Amino acid sequence: MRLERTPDRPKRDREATRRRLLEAARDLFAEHGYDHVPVRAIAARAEANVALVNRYFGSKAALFGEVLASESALRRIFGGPGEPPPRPQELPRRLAEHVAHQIHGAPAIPLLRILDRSVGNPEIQPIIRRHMEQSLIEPLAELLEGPDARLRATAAAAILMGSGSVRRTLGLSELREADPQALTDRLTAMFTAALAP
Amino acid sequence: MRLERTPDRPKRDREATRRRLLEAARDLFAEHGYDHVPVRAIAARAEANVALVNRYFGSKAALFGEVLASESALRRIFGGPGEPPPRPQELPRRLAEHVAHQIHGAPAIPLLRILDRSVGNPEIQPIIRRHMEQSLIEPLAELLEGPDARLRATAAAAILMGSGSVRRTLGLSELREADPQALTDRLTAMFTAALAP
DNA sequence: TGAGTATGTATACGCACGTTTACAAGTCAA
DNA sequence: TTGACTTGTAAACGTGCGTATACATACTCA
Repeated sequence: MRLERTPDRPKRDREATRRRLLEAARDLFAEHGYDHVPVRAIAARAEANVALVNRYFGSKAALFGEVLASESALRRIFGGPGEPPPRPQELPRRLAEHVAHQIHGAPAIPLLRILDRSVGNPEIQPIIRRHMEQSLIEPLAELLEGPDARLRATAAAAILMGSGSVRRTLGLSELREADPQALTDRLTAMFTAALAP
Repeated sequence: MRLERTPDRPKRDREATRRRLLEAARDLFAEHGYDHVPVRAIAARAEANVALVNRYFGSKAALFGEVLASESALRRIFGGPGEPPPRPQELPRRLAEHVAHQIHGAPAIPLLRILDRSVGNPEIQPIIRRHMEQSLIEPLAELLEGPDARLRATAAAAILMGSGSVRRTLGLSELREADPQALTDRLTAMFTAALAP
């Protein structure tokens, strides 16, 4: 992450520094979870000074909130706003493929990784709760037809979160040996059960 | 937790103190997760001195390992060793009822709570991994018939873990309003999909 | 009973953390 | 160019933590 010095990019650039801090925080939170990322590590990765975290964001918890606010989980699963929204019957397979691909090495959605790695901390629980609802449950529920849309979306979210935890702890050895197609099929069935009207 | 003074119970009792520390640690870890339980809180709850944690267990992480070793998740779901093991087709409903009951206020299995609250910490990840396999995946896989027993058990474990996280963060407001029977049915379908041969 | 051991206590060490403060250096308008 | 403002830096503060040490008290048994 080199910082080129150009006439258009002054040596001191509040917005650029803010953005570097935000991206560094996002990456580190996704990798280690809120509790296990010191603000000094964020600053070091962003090549910025520690004090700027508090100056620009107020606190570590507030920075965490801004990171979540800048991420939307479903947009990354289902493509940008240009694409048409997937039909409800496509949802289970799309979600299953995302989980299966993660297990086999595809990069994960930062928001989901951040969430399933940081749920333990009571201090940021309200922040996590709000963004889980706004970025995961509600958009997913809007894609569903029929009653109990939020409940069904929540059930699917439980599978997403649990898959993250299991993948990280039991991890690669166990799940990667499984036949990828069989794994995707099983996950599809699980999401189908979670999302069914 | 009063300590009665009897001739048989000397005022100083290594085993009793050890047991009190273990139980206090189990309860606090289940409530707050490994990271957010200071050893001083464990000692206070056990009415013991902080130094005894390290004297009797070596370290906080080792104490955590002993807590996990003293808990078996499935035994608590499926009764003691006296009862006959449940048939495979009963498993989804039994697991679903456990999750649903937790949501509606029933006391949770400490091991599951400890796990889904502590998965974020890399220091104790090998400990968590070992006990998740030994106390959850393997016993569950042994109850299953057909191929891929461990993979199917792992899929069910993902639902269990994810339900814990979702219940704690999104929590009570959302899920408790749901019809208990409908919730149990949906969870049963999800576990069925996870465990199906 | 009294020495030796087991158990419990009080306290401090050393460190990492989030945050704050005081200051330096760059930027830009007048 | 100068002076006010913005951005960045260095260093410290205060706190809480896991752990270690030195000591006190209770127990055991020759």
